[in-house]
Amino acid sequence: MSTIVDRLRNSGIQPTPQRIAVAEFVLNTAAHPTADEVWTHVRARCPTISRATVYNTLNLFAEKGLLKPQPLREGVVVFDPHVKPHHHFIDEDTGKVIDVPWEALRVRGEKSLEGFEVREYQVVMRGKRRK
Amino acid sequence: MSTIVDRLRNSGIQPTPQRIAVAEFVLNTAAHPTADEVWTHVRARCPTISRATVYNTLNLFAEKGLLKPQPLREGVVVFDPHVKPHHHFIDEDTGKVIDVPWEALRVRGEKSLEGFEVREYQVVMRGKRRK
DNA sequence: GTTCGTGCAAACGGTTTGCAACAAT
DNA sequence: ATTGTTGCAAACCGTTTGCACGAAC
Repeated sequence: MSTIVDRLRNSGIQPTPQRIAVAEFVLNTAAHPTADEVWTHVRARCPTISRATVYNTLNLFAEKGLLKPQPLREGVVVFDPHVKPHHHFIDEDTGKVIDVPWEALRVRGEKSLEGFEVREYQVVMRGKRRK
Repeated sequence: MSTIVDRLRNSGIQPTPQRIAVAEFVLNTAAHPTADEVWTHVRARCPTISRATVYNTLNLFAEKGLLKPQPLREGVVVFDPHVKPHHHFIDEDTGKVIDVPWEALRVRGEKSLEGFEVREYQVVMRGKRRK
């Protein structure tokens, strides 16, 4: 089992207290938080951390491949620690973004698109959660 | 053949000169422009139009179903006059958004997702255009 | 004359940047 | 000493809003 500190070191990131605090939250959530939501959560444990540090840290994590920024909602970027291919469902009532496993859907035809070299793709669904 | 003015009237929109100018550009382009790109283009024909009017007009068109705002790029909304279901390809070099016909891809499994009522979906692809 | 649309400028929310202080090597 | 990291404030960019003027019914 690799600790958060190990994961940062393995990605070439110096594990400062601020970065560890951000990582502990954002790498272990499925909530697809925005940068400001990360800031709010992390301040509970690390009250002196600034917005700038949170933004810089999230961008650093994204550069190093620990996070994938997803432009799924209008006007904000959400951060997803689930970096392997998968799909997304967006709840129209709450705006919540929910992961859908890669194997849950099958897409055909993307390899035979003339003129396009598809490097990655995902299905983005919108609708309502059934209770 | 329905003119732009007819299309606006049919959607319950008063066809002012500014709205016609915006409509002539944005309803006839496949370029997926941002609001500011629309403003730049429209000012060539209608130099006194303000940013606010362009933003208000685009939002009005979207409300009336003439345009669909798409959160496909980070930090901006792009407007798509192609309102029927289709997919999108995003060129990683240029950032350009390109429509992919609905029939070009086949998706299976979205109806049998437990707990999700999928109202709409699209495949979002990223990669490079082949020359 | 009331309603609706426009233009301007200010405000706003999310994000980035410049910089000085600080920590680690 | 050098390099990297933080916090603060200011700047920035895309977008919305308040308001007064003007046009249309």
